[in-house]
Amino acid sequence: MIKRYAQADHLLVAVDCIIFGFDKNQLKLLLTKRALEPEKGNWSLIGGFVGKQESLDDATTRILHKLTGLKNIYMEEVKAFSEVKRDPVERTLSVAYYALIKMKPNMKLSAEYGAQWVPIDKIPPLIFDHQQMVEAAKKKLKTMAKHQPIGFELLPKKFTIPQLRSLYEAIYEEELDKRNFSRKILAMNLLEKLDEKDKKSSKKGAFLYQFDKKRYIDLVRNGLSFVI
Amino acid sequence: MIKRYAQADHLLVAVDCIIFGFDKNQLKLLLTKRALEPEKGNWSLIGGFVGKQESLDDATTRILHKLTGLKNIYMEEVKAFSEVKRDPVERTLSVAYYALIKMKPNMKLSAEYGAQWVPIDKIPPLIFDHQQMVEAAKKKLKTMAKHQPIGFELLPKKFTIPQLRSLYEAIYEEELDKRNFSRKILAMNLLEKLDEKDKKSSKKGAFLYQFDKKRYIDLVRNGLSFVI
DNA sequence: TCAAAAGTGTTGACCCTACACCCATGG
DNA sequence: CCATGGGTGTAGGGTCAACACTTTTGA
Repeated sequence: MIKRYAQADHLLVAVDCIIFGFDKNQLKLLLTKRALEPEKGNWSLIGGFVGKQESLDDATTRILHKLTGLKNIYMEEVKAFSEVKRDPVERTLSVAYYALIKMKPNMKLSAEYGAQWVPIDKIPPLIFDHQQMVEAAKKKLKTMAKHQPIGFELLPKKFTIPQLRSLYEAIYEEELDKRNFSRKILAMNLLEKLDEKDKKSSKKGAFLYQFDKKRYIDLVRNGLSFVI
Repeated sequence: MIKRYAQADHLLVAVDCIIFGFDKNQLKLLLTKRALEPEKGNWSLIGGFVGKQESLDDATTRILHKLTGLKNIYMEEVKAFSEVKRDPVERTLSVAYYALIKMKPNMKLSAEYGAQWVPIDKIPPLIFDHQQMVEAAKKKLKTMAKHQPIGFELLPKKFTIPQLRSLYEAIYEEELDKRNFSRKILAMNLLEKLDEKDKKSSKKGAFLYQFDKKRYIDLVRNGLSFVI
């Protein structure tokens, strides 16, 4: 049995993270300023190299944890970016991952990266092919959000229907009729209505709900297809 | 400006191709028998390593061309497979690509690979994680076929509606009502009806059609959303 | 009392599904 | 002349989009 594949090239492999958050009815991305030349000081996605003993998921989990201190962040591969000259320093293949974060006001980000949340409609020019990565991630987020209940990953555990609708409006970049939206989402029977109200955004207050993951898994087993 | 990223690991990177064909109303995959230990002689996808001066698309194109002699094969990334121990010989990251081929009776495959077409419902056990790759590719093919006019990549230029329907039945693994199917596909105005009939599969003969790509691009511009 | 957001129903249009019979022709 | 696959229309149900007014309450 052979011990190695002879004469094949070895490449640097990286992951770059498109980290979405939702705050003040806005979708945001977590960006950083590049620490080294070339393009030092320019805006960049947060990423890192994949080690010999890590899978891509491992590497992404490590990077996200180091940055945010959080575990169990929802994340998924977007696609690989492999143009030979995409990184001028050295030939690097990078796999883009998107991640969804429940933003909290008291959230502390590792100072090391100097990361900042930037509204999605105000993304500055980014280094290398990171713009394309963001575009691909936005597209993927749209289709995923439509067919899988991932929106909840961007909201606190307890949220209101208007909050959820506003999130979907931000993701889809279009307005949604509030009556149709709440009818549709409630008809799926995935939300548990709580007795509390959230009065932060109106005087009347809006009822809080919780996503019921168990019920979701059950319903999928019985052939529910989530579409919103 | 730095010239290299120091101290980061370099990995072997490969692509593996899930090559779909359609023949005799069956979806098929092009498989090969592995030429080296371990798992020598076992069924495998066709793949190869990515060179320092190639993108993933380049490498896939090269491999597909070497195997089939064809250019402009429709192909698309499925996802990356990166488990550390997925290849027992050496740590290798592999990106799965699916490809769609218009099978022709006189088609000559490079002898080097000893490749064979295998009906999709009779896929033998495959090496490494190639089974997972096939599953992922089948899933991707289903969603792509539903939303993009890629079915035509598996048929000859001229085809009949019953052929097309049978292809979609194979992809979806379910039967489709022939009246509803032809109404739906014809209503999209993407097919050009020819004056010829194909009499291979019936005495009456079925009219041949051609996919009109220009019209498709036009209609998409005007907001058509292909769904079948 | 007013401003601001939450909540709630109905209707018409369209789309999708289900379903059965005749046609053309090679053998 | 008959067996085989090709081709075609309709009706009913369900789903989706459009639409406006009332409620609550903090300021």
